[in-house]
Amino acid sequence: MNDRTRRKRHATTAPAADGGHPVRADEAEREALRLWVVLSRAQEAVARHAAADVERNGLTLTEFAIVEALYHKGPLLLGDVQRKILVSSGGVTYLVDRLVAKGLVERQACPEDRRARYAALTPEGEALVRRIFPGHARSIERAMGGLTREERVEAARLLRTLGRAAEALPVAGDGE
Amino acid sequence: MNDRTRRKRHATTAPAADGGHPVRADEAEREALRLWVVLSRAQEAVARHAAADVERNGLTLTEFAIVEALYHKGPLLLGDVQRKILVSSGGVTYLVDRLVAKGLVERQACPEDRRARYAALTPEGEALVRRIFPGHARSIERAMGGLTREERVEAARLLRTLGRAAEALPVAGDGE
DNA sequence: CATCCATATCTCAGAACTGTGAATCTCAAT
DNA sequence: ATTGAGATTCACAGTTCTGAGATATGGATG
Repeated sequence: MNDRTRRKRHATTAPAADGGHPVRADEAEREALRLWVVLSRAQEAVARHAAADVERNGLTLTEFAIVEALYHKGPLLLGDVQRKILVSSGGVTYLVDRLVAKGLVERQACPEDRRARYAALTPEGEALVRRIFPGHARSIERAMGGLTREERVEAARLLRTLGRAAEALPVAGDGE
Repeated sequence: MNDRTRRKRHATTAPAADGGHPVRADEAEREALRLWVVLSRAQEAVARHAAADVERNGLTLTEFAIVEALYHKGPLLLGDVQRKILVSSGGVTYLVDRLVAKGLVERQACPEDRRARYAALTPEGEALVRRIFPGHARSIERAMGGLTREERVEAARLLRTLGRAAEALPVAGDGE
């Protein structure tokens, strides 16, 4: 098929030696838009499964992200939680408040820096994660059933590259 | 600040002995979870760029999805809009109300089915889309800059497969 | 031909989730 | 001591979803 793509287009005297017609910018943009659409739809579709699974246990996906992080990493400063799950600082307060109200998480003072607070799982919280995590992992795997193992690895590699580049790229018109 | 997490390179040494030890179920689940994480992060990262671009023109990403659909497909029944951009029926009402208030969209009666209503672009709405769409496409392409054209095509293929399978898969415990 | 019922579509009110920006408190360095 | 920087919290606003209710259609029935 078309193995003939070119990453760079020389502006000089069209070579045309490659035979194929040069890739129009329009075409490259169309590919990018296409990827954007399927990326969003795939994320949304998988999220539906993940959310349904987690919500059966009375947790939001975001809440689960927090307790899972605490389960695997131990107590975390609220600022670290924020960076880990990518919500605003106000969001962390709200989320941790809810988890505290459910008895799954407690705030602990940080001895070395009294400005900061730890979020830590209570025994009930740890028991909950231990109980529902296996089913959660199976749900996700089920949702990924359309891809073979090799395809999943390849997709993860591409998406990691894509995500890192997009995160590093400054948002256009951000600083003004 | 810098999220330079310790990345365990660990050389993976993908054993040439593929037939050596059977893949543990644990391992497959871990791959699926990993894909889920990078999928979400990539989507979020690209969405930030897309949203920044669109919001400079006074539109939400969801609002833009509607006017873009109307631009490329012509007038659409509200129900079709709902299925197209995957929001609730209440959400469509709210969104179209906002677009009407901005003078970009108008509701039209449907002659063959008087239950339904069309959403259609006003001349102002069409002019707006024509004006900002090229920049939007460029923004998306910029956000995809981490991948080569071949990689984008491959990623789109994998994600389309993944998304379709996940959409078709009934949500576990969905009542039935 | 008129009527009733199942169905589909749309709208509205209330609630849930998340982000933004000001205010508070603590640490560190001058 | 004082000032500047960082972490957290609170109040407010914006977006989206859920579920009830209203309106219109199509077909079956009498």
